[in-house]
Amino acid sequence: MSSPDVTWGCGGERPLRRDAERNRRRILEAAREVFAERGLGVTMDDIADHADVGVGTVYRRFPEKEALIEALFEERVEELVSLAQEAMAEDDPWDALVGFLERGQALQASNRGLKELVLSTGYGRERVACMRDRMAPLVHGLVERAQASGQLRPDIVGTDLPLIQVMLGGIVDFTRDVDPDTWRRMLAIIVDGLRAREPLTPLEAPALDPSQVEQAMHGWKPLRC
Amino acid sequence: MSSPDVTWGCGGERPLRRDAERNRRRILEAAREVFAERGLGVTMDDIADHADVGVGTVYRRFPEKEALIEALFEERVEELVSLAQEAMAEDDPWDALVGFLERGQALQASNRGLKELVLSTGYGRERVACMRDRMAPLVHGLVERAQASGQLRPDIVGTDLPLIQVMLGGIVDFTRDVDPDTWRRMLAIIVDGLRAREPLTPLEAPALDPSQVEQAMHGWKPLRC
DNA sequence: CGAAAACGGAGAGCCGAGCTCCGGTTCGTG
DNA sequence: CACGAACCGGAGCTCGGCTCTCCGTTTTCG
Repeated sequence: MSSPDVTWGCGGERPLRRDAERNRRRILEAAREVFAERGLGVTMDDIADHADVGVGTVYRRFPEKEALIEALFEERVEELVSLAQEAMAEDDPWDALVGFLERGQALQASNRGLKELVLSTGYGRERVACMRDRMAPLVHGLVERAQASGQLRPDIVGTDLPLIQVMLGGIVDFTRDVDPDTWRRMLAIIVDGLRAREPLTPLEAPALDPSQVEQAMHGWKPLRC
Repeated sequence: MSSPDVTWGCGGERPLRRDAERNRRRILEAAREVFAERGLGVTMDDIADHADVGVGTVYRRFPEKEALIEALFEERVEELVSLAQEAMAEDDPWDALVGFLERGQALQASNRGLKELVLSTGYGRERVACMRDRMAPLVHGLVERAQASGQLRPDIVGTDLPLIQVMLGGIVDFTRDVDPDTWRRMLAIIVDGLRAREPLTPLEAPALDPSQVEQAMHGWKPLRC
């Protein structure tokens, strides 16, 4: 909106001095790593240290964290959307759904920052909200197709999928430094619970509607943020 | 160990003055409510305000939060153990298991502080650790019985239950001020996923052993704590 | 009534995170 | 190579939030 050649160094106004440009790259790289490992809650000092650079340098280049985060996660967030698109392209509706759950979670498990960005609200809100709007119909489609083919239990609804992500996200956090793959175990259980077959334990509680999910994300602080 | 008649006012050394005793009760009551509603992260000021009492008074009675928490949650934590015991007494092994999951989660859903106490480590560690030691064999028994009766899938293990609690706990947090019953929906899915029936999605990741669960709880900070 | 006990809550001390500022360093141009 | 501009570094200031103390005031009770 008003930022200089700060976010896209490639074709900017006047090129940065060599050392400045070097540091800019370092910071971006460090931020990528640190966000992925430790989540969005890391301090600017953390990033600076990791980049072997002074805090001042970080602030000079990225006056606020928001910009840094947004620049970094754009691509990752897109990845999530295209995951859903690819899933819709899959032949078998059940495999599509399960594959989407599995790959989506794997993505989030590999990047703590991404997980926090997607599940919470408060950082890239604009971009993430818009991403969710694009996801919703795809997810809805995945669910409907799998139900039409008789493989997914009929009482499931699109908004249940984010909830499943939240559950698995919790497991990922919980078991992170003990066994980072335990979420797959839980996913397998959940997947079997999603199959259409008797007897079905009735889902006593009503499904959430999209606005409720939205609202839940607002009030939500996964760890620190 | 060295505390005065602070935690058990009933039969203590010399009785508190009337106003002091009244305030002590108020504080305990307020703490109970506030912990249940907002979790263990609340400040002493929060408690004092809620009790209509000055902070000083709270500190005079309960020099550290730990004591306050421990005094309050003793009973609640016992409740969890007896839940498992009652479950073991149930006739049908499957109903026992499912009922235990359901009631255990309901207890934690109704009391945010309890949930944090049980799932994390850092507050009543002594008491909670000992509680877990008592739970472990019971839970193990519940699992084995349900498997022996052919109702529970055979690849489940005792340590999977705490993980299920973690997942549901995440949902409880997430949906707290949107629809506090959504966790039941997810539980139903999970329960169906636990049934022994073909096809079973294989649990690719290995189960955690108890020490890993313990370790996971250590590194774990649900919200703030 | 008066001493002892208890109260209240302002504020001191602390901590962690965000951010600034300026003496020193590096660049690159004349 | 020399010099000004651009940039760096990181000590330290600010700020908000929390824990805990201290003492003038109030309450209890013999």
